[in-house]
Amino acid sequence: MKEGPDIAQIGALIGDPARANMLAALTGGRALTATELAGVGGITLQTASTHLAKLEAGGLLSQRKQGRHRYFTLADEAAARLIESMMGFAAGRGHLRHRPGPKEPALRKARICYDHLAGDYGVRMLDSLIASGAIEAVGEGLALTEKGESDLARIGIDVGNLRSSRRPLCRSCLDWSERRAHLAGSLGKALLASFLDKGWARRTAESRSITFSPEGDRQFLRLFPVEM
Amino acid sequence: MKEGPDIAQIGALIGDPARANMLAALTGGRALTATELAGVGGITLQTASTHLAKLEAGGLLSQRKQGRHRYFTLADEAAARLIESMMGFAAGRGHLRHRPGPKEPALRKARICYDHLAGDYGVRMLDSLIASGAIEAVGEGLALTEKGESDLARIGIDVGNLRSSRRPLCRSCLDWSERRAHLAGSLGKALLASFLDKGWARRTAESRSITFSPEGDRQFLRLFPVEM
DNA sequence: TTCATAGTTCGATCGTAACCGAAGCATTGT
DNA sequence: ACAATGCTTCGGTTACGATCGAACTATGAA
Repeated sequence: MKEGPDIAQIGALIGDPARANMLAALTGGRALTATELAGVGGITLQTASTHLAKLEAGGLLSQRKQGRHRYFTLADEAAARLIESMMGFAAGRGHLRHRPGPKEPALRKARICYDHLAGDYGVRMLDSLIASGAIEAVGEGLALTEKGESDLARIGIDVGNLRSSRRPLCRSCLDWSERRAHLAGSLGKALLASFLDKGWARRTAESRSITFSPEGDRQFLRLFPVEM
Repeated sequence: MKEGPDIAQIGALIGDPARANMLAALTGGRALTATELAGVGGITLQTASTHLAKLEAGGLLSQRKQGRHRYFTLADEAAARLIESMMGFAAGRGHLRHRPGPKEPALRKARICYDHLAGDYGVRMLDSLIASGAIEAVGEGLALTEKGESDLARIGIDVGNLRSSRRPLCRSCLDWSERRAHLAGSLGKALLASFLDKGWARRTAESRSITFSPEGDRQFLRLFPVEM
């Protein structure tokens, strides 16, 4: 009965609390150094180093050295989606790490999921794009319409440019806090990037959460209204 | 930095080889007793019992007792999809449990994935359904067309009946051996059930693989041709 | 009743892996 | 050249959990 892929290996990799914390932190999208990751894992640098080596060998992480720092990121989008899907499953079963803390609400409102917007705002954005006919939804699949392409051009997003990448334009990603889909893919990435670029929102220092400025908040809600 | 769901818990659950083997076996869809699962896990009954209790507490398994037996199955489709997605990731990284064995080819050709057809035949079936216009694909999403509904009625599948269930009709599921999508959802389940019912194929005793009879093989290939 | 099969619980053993201190490289800055 | 920072490797300790034997409960059969 030893058929098929070895899920125990990656399960064990994710199964250690220190490693899981590091992976969760990296879902925030920014590259972190070994020392920073040791911090989020609650362990010393030595221990973190061996953990990171294992995660890299297992194909979950990739590193690039820059000067005397070593920056770690999730290996690719597939790794990010695996972690996110595990979060979704865990959240659905009530496996939370503690009772909701002070930072929790901010995290539920808007956060980074690898490289796109998640949380209440992420779900709202996708809902609004579908309601306005910019994106067409079939089952779990998403496709940008012609109307969507021109709508997006108007707010400064060049879709033609995004198409050239091998990565899918639209992808739906299950949000673990909202339990509904939000927009991933290169378009999801581009939208978040534009919000940050416009100064509507910024990433918080040591967390996955995203904070909107009062002005940015207003613009965002105007751009992506909820239908009644 | 202790935000969000606890992925370490379920990671650790899947991370033990014995438990992972049991879960993989249960992906075959049929309910197995504790003794059988002890067998696939390569452990004694006592050990298996504690493992199964943990898996159930973690929300991955559910059991129903029947006489003096205790039948275990994956808790629900979400659990099945989590396992499958981990298999997909593991296979993509080359984390195999051994060099391809004798049973491997049969498994790659046709196997059960929770309750629907997977492997080469599963992928072929979906490809053919899309090519014939029975199913429309948008991104990762799948939708049955009117033509598809009448096509299916002709081979004895009542789609209206399936729609009444809360479960989605069409779902795409990533195949770990083919690395492409096959058809899941209640329609995927119904199709496999009809093949088994017609005697075209049958499940093998102790494995996830499915064997087609010569006649069933011919019928299947006629029904789901590959376009050139 | 008695026996057999299926499964759980307890207790003890044992192995592995997480962990950290200390020492060793590598890179940058002065 | 020297010091400081970032990270890795080595060695030894420790703790947790997987494992099984043995005893116990439950269901079914003779």
